[in-house]
Amino acid sequence: MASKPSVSAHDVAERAGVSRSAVSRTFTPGASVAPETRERVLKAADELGYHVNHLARGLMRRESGIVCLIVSDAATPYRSALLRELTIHLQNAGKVVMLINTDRSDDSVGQALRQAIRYQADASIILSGLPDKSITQLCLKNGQRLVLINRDDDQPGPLKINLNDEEASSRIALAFERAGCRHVAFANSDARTPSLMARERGFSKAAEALGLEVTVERYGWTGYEAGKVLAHRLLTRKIRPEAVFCATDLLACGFMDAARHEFGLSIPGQLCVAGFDDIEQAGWESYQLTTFAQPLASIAEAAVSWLCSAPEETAMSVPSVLIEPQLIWRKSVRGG
Amino acid sequence: MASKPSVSAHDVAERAGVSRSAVSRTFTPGASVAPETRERVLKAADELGYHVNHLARGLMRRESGIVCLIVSDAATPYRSALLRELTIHLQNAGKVVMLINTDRSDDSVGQALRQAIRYQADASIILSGLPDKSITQLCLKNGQRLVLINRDDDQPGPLKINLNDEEASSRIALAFERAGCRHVAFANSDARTPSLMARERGFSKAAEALGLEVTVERYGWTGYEAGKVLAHRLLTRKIRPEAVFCATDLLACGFMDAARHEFGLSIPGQLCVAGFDDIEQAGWESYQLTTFAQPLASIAEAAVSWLCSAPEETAMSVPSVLIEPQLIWRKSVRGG
DNA sequence: GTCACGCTTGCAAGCGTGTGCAAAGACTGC
DNA sequence: GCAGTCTTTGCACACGCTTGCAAGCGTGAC
Repeated sequence: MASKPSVSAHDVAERAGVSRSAVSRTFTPGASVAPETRERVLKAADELGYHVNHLARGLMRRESGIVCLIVSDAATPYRSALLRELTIHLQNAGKVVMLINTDRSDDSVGQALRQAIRYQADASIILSGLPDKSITQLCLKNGQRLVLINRDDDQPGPLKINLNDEEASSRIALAFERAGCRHVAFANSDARTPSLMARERGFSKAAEALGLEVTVERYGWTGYEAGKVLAHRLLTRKIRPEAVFCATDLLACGFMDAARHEFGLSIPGQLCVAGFDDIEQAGWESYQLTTFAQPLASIAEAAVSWLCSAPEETAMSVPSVLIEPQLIWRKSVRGG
Repeated sequence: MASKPSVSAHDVAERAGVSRSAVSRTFTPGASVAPETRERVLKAADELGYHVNHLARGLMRRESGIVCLIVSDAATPYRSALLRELTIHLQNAGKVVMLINTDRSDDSVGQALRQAIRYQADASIILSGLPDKSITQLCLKNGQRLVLINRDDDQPGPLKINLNDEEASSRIALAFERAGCRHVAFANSDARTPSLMARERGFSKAAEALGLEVTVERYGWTGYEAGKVLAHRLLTRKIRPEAVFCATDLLACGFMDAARHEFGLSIPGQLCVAGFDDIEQAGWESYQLTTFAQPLASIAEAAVSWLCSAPEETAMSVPSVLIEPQLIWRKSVRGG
């Protein structure tokens, strides 16, 4: 196959009998071009199979139309759902997404951002890792906009989208108390992500305020297997908790499976379980997990509309959005 | 923030006291540049925070380093796992991935490919939709390489990676027969994807050859809910099948949940169930599903190494790879 | 001393586009 | 018919980079 079949605006101009500028203007919304020439150009372009070269356009406009999505654990139910939502919203806004995975090394987020800069990305959305100050500034210094989701960074510049984890978690404590549970527990991973810690804090404080006995356990990576381990640790205690709030639905699924199949407990009869995220599996018949739904569409909406707004607007807007999770009552907690 | 903080090779050259070419060559592997100048350039580049502009580089080299991933149902466990694997492999190969979602309209794959062409993508990998001939050719005509995964297109040009669905499915028929089942069923979605149909075909043929009674049911979108509906349809028949092969793990999860919680059946005691894909949930305690694992790493490996090989090599190579799924025995089928 | 050779380096010509500027043309109102 | 206004168009430069070409330089062999 020929490696240089590329037809440029010059070719189209020649065929349509106009100047190259006319071609350029035809494909530039809002440019001044006569309807007749426009049509001639479009016809010639179609016949030749012409496509505007966005690399060159990006070079001129100093705006590539590229938005980087920097993500780890992309195959996880919650992350993949958020990823999908963001991708669709960005596409609808005429942006194109560049996906960067940061599962591997420690500096992988830095590497990713450097890559983003090389491609002149207009913006980056970070769903992973703890971007430290230097990295964030590297990004801003190169003229990118930055969105941090559930990252709780306190520097000015990036848009910060956060869930009201703490308040939501306190509502679960109340629900446990109403279900008649005295000994409750929080099952967390050992990732110590800001949002995970906020959930732990919110739940513990509220439970203690209600006079409940609360124990906290942390273990491993935020996934199904860790949930099973946490179940072993918590359910073999002298005083077994009657209700457990898992920091994540994935943890909750592992926890429930271990509780049922290895400890023979009935849920919610002998044990109440709640989770966070409302991943698809939370609604499956085997779990029917009471949990908090993250309004993914709202999150994506907020991120994209900020990215696409005019510079002067974003300079004025409050660079922080707080989103309320929605409690989904199913059958893993008594009452409701 | 300044929107034009971009430092170009010219600036670096000036600071290092060399020509622009020297800077360019410093960042071009294999170019002729004296160690001493190289070092001076690197120092200056670091001080100024210089990054090569890949848009401009792509413009000159006629090779952008961009690979498009065109995908639908990206939030599905199987798809997101494959997506992750591909992304990581591509990154390791020095490529950058552009993600395009095609959940929406009918022509969305066409739109996606057009977008890919505009950004001069070196290649596209299609995990979704039925790309018809015109679209495929559009892609090749513009000098892109194309990889089709589980798409079974028969034109020359693209690399086709397929699973040996038919042969694998026949092994499940045998397993059911050995488990002592006489009436078996195949639960499929109504998507009629080539690979889904191949599984149906392989299973049916093999089951009939073994003298089993086989019924096929198809319904809806390939997801959990469809699995539940399929269970209702198949388990309310006069002669209830003793074993069901679901075209997909997601279908199988829905099927198992309905079979257990709505029909009170024990698995594998009263009903054998098998699936395909080996999604993470298949290994969860609640399912323990016997299924076929897709060697995702091998798939990604094959795709990426073909994409990165020299043109003359790919012209000679057989543009088709057949991959053997691996049977994972768990507890949803008797025997094993 | 000379010549050939190899390694570096600067020059300049592109790559495909957007856009300011000025000129040309069309049209209106008088 | 003419001045004034508005629309359309082409020219030419800029964007940041790569790379062929030829010149410069140092080295070693004869």
